[in-house]
Amino acid sequence: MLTHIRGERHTQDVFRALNPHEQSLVDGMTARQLELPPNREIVSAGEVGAGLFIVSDGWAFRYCRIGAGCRQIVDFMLPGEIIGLQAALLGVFEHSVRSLTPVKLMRLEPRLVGTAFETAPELALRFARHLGAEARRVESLMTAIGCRDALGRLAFLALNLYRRQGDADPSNCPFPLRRQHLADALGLTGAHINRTLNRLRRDGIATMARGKLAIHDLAKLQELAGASG
Amino acid sequence: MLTHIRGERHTQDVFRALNPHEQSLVDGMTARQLELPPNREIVSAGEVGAGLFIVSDGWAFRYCRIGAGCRQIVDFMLPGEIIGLQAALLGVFEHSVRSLTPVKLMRLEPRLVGTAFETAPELALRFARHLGAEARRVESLMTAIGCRDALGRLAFLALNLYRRQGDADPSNCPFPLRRQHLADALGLTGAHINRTLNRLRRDGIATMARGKLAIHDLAKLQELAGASG
DNA sequence: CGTGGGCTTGATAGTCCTCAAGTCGGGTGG
DNA sequence: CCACCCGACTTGAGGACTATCAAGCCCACG
Repeated sequence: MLTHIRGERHTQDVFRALNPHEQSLVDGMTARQLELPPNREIVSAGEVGAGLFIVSDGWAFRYCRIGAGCRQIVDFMLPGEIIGLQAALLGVFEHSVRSLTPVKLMRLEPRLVGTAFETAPELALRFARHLGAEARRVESLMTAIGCRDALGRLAFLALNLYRRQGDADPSNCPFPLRRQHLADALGLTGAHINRTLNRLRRDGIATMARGKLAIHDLAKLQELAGASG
Repeated sequence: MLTHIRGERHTQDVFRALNPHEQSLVDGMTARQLELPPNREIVSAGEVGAGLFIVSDGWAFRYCRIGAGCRQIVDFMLPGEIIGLQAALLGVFEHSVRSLTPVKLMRLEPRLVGTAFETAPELALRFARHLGAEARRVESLMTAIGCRDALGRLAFLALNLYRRQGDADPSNCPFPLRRQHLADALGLTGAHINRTLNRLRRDGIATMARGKLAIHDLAKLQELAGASG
């Protein structure tokens, strides 16, 4: 049953207000719930038909490796968002997914996606929109990495993750990323992230520490992040 | 009629081998063909319901601006690929699209996408897969930018654009990017692109000049680009 | 209390950018 | 046909930004 996670605070819940047929389809394809501690691999690049999940609580992130040393975090997944949509459509995972905080996941059968396209067009459309929204986020992060310096990139990411939480308190917003996550998401090193965070704090713009983001000067943060964010 | 562009060399043609209903749907939503010279804006960021195109000949690219100075090229579009799928699903263009070479485009009515989800599930699925493949390309480019130095990024892009052309001659492969396109796609400056190209050529790995890519040492190029490619 | 991982900081080096001048090539007008 | 012109490309010198490496710190945990 996926029913009981509906109604929670999910910005763009794909499974909200389904019609009866869609609902029974989803319920029939829901395998089970699972919980994971932080920093656990949920799916690994290269897996085939591995899984389709919806994040019901906690944060995850997906990333790509290139060669050995370095990983690029491509996107973060917040509650209500889907893991494995791309792979359900294309067959293989090209990226890995890992829990950032403790997470609760609902596992769905990957063929739900194909079935939705056959018999539940509304639901299929939601999947497609979800995929599009995800792609859009990646592109905007990529633009930040390609165009801005460390300060701008950090401002961009902070602002985006703040906004994605809808109802969060700007002065005490959940922000469970560690230095290394910031570094891997922004194409920088942990050491430089640290220096740049100091600057953001010293200039009275924002503070990221101990799992919380505090925005002290939203206007300035937006300016640093670029008009885009 | 879209029929006459089927059968050309299109790696992943979304409109190949449609069933009669899908075919009539597509034909009914095909507005007209248009041709553009290089470096013309096809759609601009911010447009709503602007357009859906299929590239029938030539190359285009899409890019995001952030603030004023800098643009990030996010992906290239080759013949057979679709422009505006994301926007058709989400309503607004977040990116701009511009012709790289002279292009021929077929303009389609954007509501073809929504209609496909309602009445032509096979076609809708193809759209979704196309979107997924596009997202995957963006993510791999982003990983290259975030993880590799200038030499690795150039190798990565050269290799990818070579592979996307399927039947191209490795020693004389179409490659219509100018220095500035490479720079904007890879998060570097034109000057540095130039120095790095010199190094690639001097080391006998590859040459990009006058619209052509020549790969002299494929193994080394792959190694530079990372195992990912 | 010891241990380990993440965080912090400094010194140093390398990559890449900026700016500016010069070259080349293709298109235009005389 | 030639001179001119403009944009793209090229190259160099200097400087900004970021990486690398290493050491010390702090806190959570066993």
